[in-house]
Amino acid sequence: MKTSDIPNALIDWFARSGRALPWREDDFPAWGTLVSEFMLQQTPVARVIPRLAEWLERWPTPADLAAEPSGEAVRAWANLGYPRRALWLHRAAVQITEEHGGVVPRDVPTLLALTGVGDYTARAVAVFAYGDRHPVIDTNGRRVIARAIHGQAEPGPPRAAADLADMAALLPEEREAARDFNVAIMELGQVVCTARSPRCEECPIRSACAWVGAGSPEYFGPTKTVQATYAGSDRQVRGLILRELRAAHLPVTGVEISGLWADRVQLDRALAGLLADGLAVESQGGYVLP
DNA sequence: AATCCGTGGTT
DNA sequence: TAACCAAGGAT
Repeated sequence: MKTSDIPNALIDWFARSGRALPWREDDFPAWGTLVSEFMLQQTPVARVIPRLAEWLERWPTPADLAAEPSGEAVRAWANLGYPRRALWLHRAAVQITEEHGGVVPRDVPTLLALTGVGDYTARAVAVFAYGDRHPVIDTNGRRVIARAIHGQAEPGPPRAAADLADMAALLPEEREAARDFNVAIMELGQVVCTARSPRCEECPIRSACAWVGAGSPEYFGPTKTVQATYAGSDRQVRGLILRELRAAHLPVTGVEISGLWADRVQLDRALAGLLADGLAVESQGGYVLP
């Protein structure tokens, strides 16, 4: 197999063994695609599936969500993590309702103007919801390209323009094939060409893989910045506070919050951060979701 | 441009 | 078990 055979080989493989995920169903609404992409930003597929179903049942359209306080979005976000995304999704729903007649935009630049929508999400919606032809590149696709094309074990830090150009160079001309390839390369990166212990024996493009061809050399190059230890971090403290606000339907008092964490300085910093981010607001001598 | 932002499963 | 990792985005 040659490099130029990779797109079709992945499309065929996906048709055979791609998983049936909710957002891959026929006639899945564009709003559902947008919500799923927000939820999938740094949160694994398995944890998103149940929350997405609840969300779309409660808020079937952007206008339904926009009509509620943003705190309800934060509450429904539950334990998906990075709750700012819930706030941003609510804001995007308001923008869609007020500026786009309640219809999820189709153009990439218009999508990019929505709060919380970046380069990946904008293209994902244009391609997966509307079937347009654009390269979509995420962490999975970057890893597949790093290995199969560049012969490197890891992709290194993201470089937006170069990553997009790599994907564009592989993208089939025809719309439907382009969409299918975009989905397939992400799926391969997620279930076969994984970050740790890739399953090369099962890989449909193994015979074209530059990395395998080079003997699967170790990665040497710029490394990603390591994620700070979670235990004891501000993130953990913010999470503890927000968990209380989500569970409560009355204001949470300062006394109740002070019982959540021993380090008063860190606790105050975390609470101030939540207030600054708009994830918490003062009300009646306590704190509530916005 | 480097850092910050949650949470829980996997190795 | 500690470290790694996850369909990123904003500042």
